[in-house]
Amino acid sequence: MTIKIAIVDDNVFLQKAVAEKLSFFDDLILKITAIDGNDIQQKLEQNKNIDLILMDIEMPNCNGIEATQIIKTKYPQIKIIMLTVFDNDENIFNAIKAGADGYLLKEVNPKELHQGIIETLNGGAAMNPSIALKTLKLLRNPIDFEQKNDDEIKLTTREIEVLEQLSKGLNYNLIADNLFLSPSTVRKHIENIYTKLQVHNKLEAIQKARNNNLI
Amino acid sequence: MTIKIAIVDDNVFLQKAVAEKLSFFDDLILKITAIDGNDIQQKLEQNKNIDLILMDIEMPNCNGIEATQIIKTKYPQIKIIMLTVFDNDENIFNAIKAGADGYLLKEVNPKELHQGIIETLNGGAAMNPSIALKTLKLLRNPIDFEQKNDDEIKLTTREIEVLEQLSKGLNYNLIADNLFLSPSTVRKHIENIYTKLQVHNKLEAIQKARNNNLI
DNA sequence: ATATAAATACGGCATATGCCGTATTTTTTT
DNA sequence: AAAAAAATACGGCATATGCCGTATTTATAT
Repeated sequence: MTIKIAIVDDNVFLQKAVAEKLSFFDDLILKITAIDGNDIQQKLEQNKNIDLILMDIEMPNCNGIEATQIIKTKYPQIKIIMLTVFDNDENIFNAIKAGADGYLLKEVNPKELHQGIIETLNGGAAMNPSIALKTLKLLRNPIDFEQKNDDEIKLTTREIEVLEQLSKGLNYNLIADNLFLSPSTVRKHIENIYTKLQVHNKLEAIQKARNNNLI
Repeated sequence: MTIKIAIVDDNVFLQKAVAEKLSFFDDLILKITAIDGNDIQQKLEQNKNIDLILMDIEMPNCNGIEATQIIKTKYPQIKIIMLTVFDNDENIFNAIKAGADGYLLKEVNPKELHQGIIETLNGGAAMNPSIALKTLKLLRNPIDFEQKNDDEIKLTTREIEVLEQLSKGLNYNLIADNLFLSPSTVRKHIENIYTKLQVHNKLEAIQKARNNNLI
């Protein structure tokens, strides 16, 4: 089965250079080209039937890190390899944190690129298969490295207590029981929490709360 | 308001020694004494209205680490301070991992113990308030340190794909959409996942999967 | 080749969840 | 003392979730 690829790069020449590298292999088919993060998102909404994205980092409007973050949340099944000229630590860390499945330099030769794509789709990572993947997993959750609270979200003490219980997988009734509250009250607290965090279900609330060190 | 305390220790003499330390302070009231992990669990089922547990580690039947793990999942609002004679790394790490809110040595004097209890209930940690709490939070999620898979849980490739999507907070329909499946199929996969992991909702599934490095 | 496992898919049912509005009491701030 | 914020609580409604049974088609092993 052929592998459906997308390329995201603001430089059309480099875009073509990458496309040419792909053209050597007939198990790869270039389905989408986009010039920035917004562009690829729009095109994915038209056609999400993509296996893997080769993503540049430095781009106007919506850069590769932001785009990766968003796409990985919305379409977790799509693999993303960062393809960039720079390999500075900050970019790598941020890319990994955003959920990238690999990180290659633009100077990569066609064969290595092909290899990296295959490996990634087989559940490895582009750069050193199994071991590299472990690194990603370790670095993913971790110990937020100096991320700042965007908008200073404030939850009340009670709300945090409720959220903590929620994060253990307890349902509304058990939480009410534990905190000696009526289930109605628990539900109202959770409703307020969702509004404050701008989320719409348990999981998102917990994730956002963790990211902001609220729990 | 008085603080409701439980003591868990298999040595009745040490139990009484701790109780005496508490007796100096009339904002503390000893509500429960138990001689091991099972005992305290039973007694909590009778009366969960407890603010904080002072927990020994070395105990027959169900030790303090196991008990902490279970109690912290079932009653996240109850604070637990480990009170033990040993302070070896393994115990400390395991206790933290199990969810302990603090760690004190039995030789602690009454005033320090009281202080530690108050600090813990105010959202700090018994041993060095704010900084110590951060340490706990950092060490909690982390990079599983050499934990073994208990029973070798096996999920199929498809099941893992579904679980990954689930862990992003997507609902059944979105997952079906992303994987080009019928919602019915997604639901069936999730049903099977729950059975294999022996859990009963999204959150538990994700947590268990993470603990076993399945996702 | 032929059992076994995996992937696909439907229907039904009870409960949980997410969202809306409203309202009272308590606590905290100004 | 007055105003604002937090905590408590109910009812209703649409949808999502969890659980059950069943069934067919594809892969994967033995």
